[in-house]
Amino acid sequence: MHEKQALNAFAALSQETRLRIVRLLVTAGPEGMSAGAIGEAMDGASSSRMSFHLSHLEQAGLVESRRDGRSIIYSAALTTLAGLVEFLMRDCCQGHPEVCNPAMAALSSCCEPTKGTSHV
Amino acid sequence: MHEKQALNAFAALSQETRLRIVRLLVTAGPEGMSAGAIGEAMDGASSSRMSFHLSHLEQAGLVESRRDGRSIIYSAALTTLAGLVEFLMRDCCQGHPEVCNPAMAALSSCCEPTKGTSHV
DNA sequence: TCAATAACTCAAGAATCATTGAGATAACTC
DNA sequence: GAGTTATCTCAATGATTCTTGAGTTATTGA
Repeated sequence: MHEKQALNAFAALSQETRLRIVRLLVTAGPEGMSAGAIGEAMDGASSSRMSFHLSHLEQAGLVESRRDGRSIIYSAALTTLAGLVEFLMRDCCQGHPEVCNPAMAALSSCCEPTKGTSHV
Repeated sequence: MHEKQALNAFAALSQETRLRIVRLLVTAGPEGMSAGAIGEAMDGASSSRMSFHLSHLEQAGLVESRRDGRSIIYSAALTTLAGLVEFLMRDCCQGHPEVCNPAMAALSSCCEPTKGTSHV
């Protein structure tokens, strides 16, 4: 993750509709959701508006898309999300884990990190 | 962490100078740095520009400030940063940790989360 | 108290971004 | 092929944001 990628990702996440889309797709899991289904979940946003935001998110690497018949299916790019966090928190404790342990423990609320499985 | 706070935080992080400030303060640790020292690290940015960005970051809850003589010392608000990540990744695996373990493991690169120490 | 230092506030101009609506492209069904 | 559905593209408009420069407030030391 480079600074420019991180800036793009944060800019993408700083817009209400886009942040909601990402969170929706994070909970939707690897199967993802079609653009139309996402649009309906966003108070019935117009298709051009959805397209604008989805392409913005894809450009930022936060979501991935694949075509399925007439629909385009979007899913969250978890490795980018993780890379973003790693970029932000890099060197957060400088060898003094007690400084950021409380913060890091909060991240365990969803998953139990497993050592040795990451190649990010 | 509520949606509006998260949007403010991401907006704050989506600007080059502000992102650099946050990362600088994350590595600086709890002691923090004076506004002037931060400004010098930002290619000698003008004081009004620093003030604009620092107050933006403080508004977003990403940094904290305290006065020390003539200087104002800023430090990173790690609990807000952690809350932001937690907000973004909430329900990321829906009971299937294998989905997001690779992502979460990346976050362990700095610190080893310790169970039972968090009150976030 | 006066001068110097550190940082903040304010207003104006330039740049960037989101929404809308009309139209285009791609894929499926009959 | 014709019609329908799903999504994308483009241009215009209105809103928001960043930078600059001048001026202000707070703190320290002589």
